[in-house]
Parts: sequence; C-alpha cells; structure tokens
Amino acid sequence: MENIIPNLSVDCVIFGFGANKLNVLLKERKLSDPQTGEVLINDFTLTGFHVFEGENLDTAAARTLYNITGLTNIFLEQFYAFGSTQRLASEKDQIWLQHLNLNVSNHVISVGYFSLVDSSKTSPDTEHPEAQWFPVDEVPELAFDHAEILAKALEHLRLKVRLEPIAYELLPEKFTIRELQDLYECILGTKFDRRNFRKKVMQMKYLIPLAEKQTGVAHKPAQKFIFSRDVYDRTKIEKLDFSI
Amino acid sequence: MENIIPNLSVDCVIFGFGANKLNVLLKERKLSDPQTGEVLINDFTLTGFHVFEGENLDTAAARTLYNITGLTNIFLEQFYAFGSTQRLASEKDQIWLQHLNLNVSNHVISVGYFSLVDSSKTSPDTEHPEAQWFPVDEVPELAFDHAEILAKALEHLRLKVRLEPIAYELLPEKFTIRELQDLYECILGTKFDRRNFRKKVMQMKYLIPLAEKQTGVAHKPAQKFIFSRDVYDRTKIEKLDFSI
DNA sequence: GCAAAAGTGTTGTACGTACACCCATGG
DNA sequence: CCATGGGTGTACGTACAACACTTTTGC
Repeated sequence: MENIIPNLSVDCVIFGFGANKLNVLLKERKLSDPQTGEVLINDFTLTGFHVFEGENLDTAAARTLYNITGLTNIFLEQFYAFGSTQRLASEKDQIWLQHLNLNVSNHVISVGYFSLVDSSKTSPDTEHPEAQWFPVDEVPELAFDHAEILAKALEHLRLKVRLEPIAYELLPEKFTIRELQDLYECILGTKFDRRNFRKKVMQMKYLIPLAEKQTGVAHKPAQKFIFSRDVYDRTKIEKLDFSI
Repeated sequence: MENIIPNLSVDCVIFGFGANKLNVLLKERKLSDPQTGEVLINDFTLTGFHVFEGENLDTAAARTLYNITGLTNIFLEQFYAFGSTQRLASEKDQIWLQHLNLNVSNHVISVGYFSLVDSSKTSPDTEHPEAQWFPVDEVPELAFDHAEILAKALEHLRLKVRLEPIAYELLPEKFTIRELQDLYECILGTKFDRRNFRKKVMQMKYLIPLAEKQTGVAHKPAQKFIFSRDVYDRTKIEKLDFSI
C-alpha cells in the first residue's frame, strides 16, 4: 500500500443514463456508535480517494473510477478543484474522518473529475453493493461539499455536451435516435421537436446508420446507429460564432 | 509570515489587452552561479505562489494577483488543476527550487486561475519591474509547465468569451465598438465584418451608448460605450441551442 | 385491427453574411 | 482638401421552429 498525500484527493462524479434519467453513482456512508448502536452518520458520498505519493492526478482519478466500477478506458475529465478550508468542517465529516483513522489533513483539496459511463456495462449493485445509482434530481443527503461538487459537475456536463459529442459515452454502442434525443433532453432539461432533432443529428456524418433494427418492441422498430469518433475527428471544424 | 502548504500552489495567468494584442503578464526568473557568474537560469514564469495553511484557493489566487499588480476586485476564475508528477522535474526547475530554499514538495499541485485586467489600470513596469507584458503569441521560454498552463488558460478564455460577456474586463470602462471588435478578433483569432459586428453587439442591451466621443483622432470620432453588468444580469437568458 | 412509436417534408421566420458609400474630424 | 476611420442598409442564403400523416411492428 502506497502512502497517500494527506491534503490532496480526487472525487469522481460518475454519470450514467438509465430509465430515461441521468444518474449519478453514490456510495453509502454509514457509521453507528459502537457502544450504543446509535446511528451517527447515514448519508452518501461521491466516489473519491486520496492521491498517492508519486501519482498523477489523472491516474488517481482513473484508479478511483476503476475501484468502484471495474471499468477502464472510460471518459474521464477534470472539471474543477475544490479548496475551501471549510469543506470538511461539518461535525459529521469530522467524526467520519476520525473514524477512518487515515493520515488526513483537515484542509484537503479535492480535484473533481466527471466520468460518463454506459450504465448497462457496469453493475455496481453486484460487485460494489455500497454504490448505487441515483437520478441527479433525486440525490439523497451528501457528505462533505459533495453537493457543490455534483452541481458543478452537472453544469460542466451541460456545457460540454453542447460543444462536443460526448453524450455517446453515456449510451450503449448501438443506439436509436430516440434514445439520443431522450438523453439530450434529460441532460439539458429541454424538449426538442422529434422531426427537427432527427433532421439535425442526421446531418452529422459521424453518426453511422446500421442495418440493424430494434427487436421485441410493439411498434415500428427503430434503426440503430453508432457514433464514429474517427469520422468526428476528421470532419470537425472549429466553430467561431460567438453568442454573447 | 504564515506557513506555506508545501505541495499546493496557485498560478495566475494574467491577461491584458494593449497595442491591439492580447498580452500575458510574466515574471523574469534569473539565477547566476555565485562563484563563476555563469547564467544558470534566465526565463519567465507565470505569477504563482504557494497556498498558505488555512487559506482558501480563491483567496490565495487573489493574493497572488494583488502582490504582482496591486489590484483587487479583478476578474479571477479557476480553470484547471495541474498535477503531473513531472511538472517540476526539469533540471533548471530543480536548481531554482533549491535556490529558493522554501519548504517545497517535489510534487506540487498547482491550481490555475486566469485573470482579466484592464492593462491601462496597472503598470507593473514601475512597481514590479520584474514583471512584463508579453503578447500571447510571442511568449519567451517559460519555466515549469507554465507553457501548458498558459495554453490551457487561453483555450479557456476563448471558450468563456463566447459564452459570457467577460471581454469587457479587458477594456477600459469606456470603449468604442472598434476596440471591442479588435479585442474579440484578437482573442478568437478571426476577423469580423465591421457592419455585421456592430449590428450584432448593438442588439445587446447591456451595451450602453454614452454621449461622449473619442477626442484627438484625425477622423470621425467614435461613440463610447460602457458595459452594464446590471442590465446583463437582468436580461440574460439561458441559451439551449447545442451546436454539435 | 389496434396501440404505440418510427419515419418523413414544407413553410415561415430569424439570423448571419456579404458588400459600398457618405460623414466627421485633424492636420 | 485630403487622409483616416466612423457610421449606415439591403439582399441573399442558411438554419431553426412549427406542424400532421403514414408505416411497421407486437399483441
């Protein structure tokens, strides 16, 4: 076991898409008094961990993501560093940190990363029963400053999703236009006209139609598409129109 | 003097606009061998400093900015945290750190902030002769990973300037449409049609025309404008059009 | 044959783009 | 009076928004 850096951690905000909701993966944090059995803490945290000595920030984030999901090569991007001196100051958080008994500073800077996973690929329920998906608009009480971190991650996601084709990271490899639209509506909190949305995304050359169709649905089956990062990288152009 | 946190610093990328160029404020870093007089180091750094114990990141950034410019209440925004284990590893950087003789870790995480100042308000040349403005496309050799930090700051500035009216932070309080256009062209590296640019920005209600005009110019004097953050805050609407 | 979502086209409007001439001032 | 940049309007094309009906499947 390597030594942790006492005042530096990463927190991963892991987003998934399922049941027509944008979800975030949270870990339960539970502590009872050993004598009385009284519940001292019962809330949730993002999936974070301290950085090891000699470890890059990005590596630490990838490690944290792997430890909770078992996934590698996943979309993972730093979005903000949280460095308030008060971020671990609440009574519950202090009790928790003493309980962990790690060599932890009381002014920990945490670097926030957000990650997009196809939640059909990961099943934390089985391998990591302490981790659960929550719809981002129905998160329970969060530890530390994790509500703030989540809010900033969401803001960042909403920005990025309008600028780069990262939404595909949240979908299975093969998906329908409808699924894509649901996802965008869900992230951005809007509704789009079905015809106009289809017209718009069908212009994107990096959206490759497959011969394959939906099966087992009680209506006309939808065509499936894949996203081609290769085509995207070749065809993307810098947009310069500014919208102020 | 408070104690510094050995492994945590902030770096401010201070942008200014002058002589129709986007400039960045850099500090000279010079070291000669005390015996031989041989020049060991002669390059430039961003304006950074370690965070003090018990100090918020934002406070540390504002303090660093104040120390070099004497300015407070300046646009200052965090954009990225740099945490590579190799970022101080070059020979020159190691010599420099030993020379400073500070209690510094060899894995320092630096949180990058970018700042926008009206460079007509600050004259580092007089108060801080070691700091100089450099056009962002003509920066000299930079210490540490500061070239990377600057590149990321520029990228961030180019993004933000298209999303929020922050360009005004770089201009004097009263400015002409031409100056605004020059600034946008400079930041984004484009040219705009003068009539169309004017048409576009004149729609913005937060751009308040003054009775005042340019003086002392050998042509028709331009009208001056001010930016009203108040009007902006009242009239801004969330844009939801996504451009993928 | 019915329910349920897929798929498709047109029209009006708003906005971006391209472009040329007169105006006010200092020297 | 001349040089210099300020200030203005129009025509065109593109892109977005609004809107209704037919098609394919499972049951």
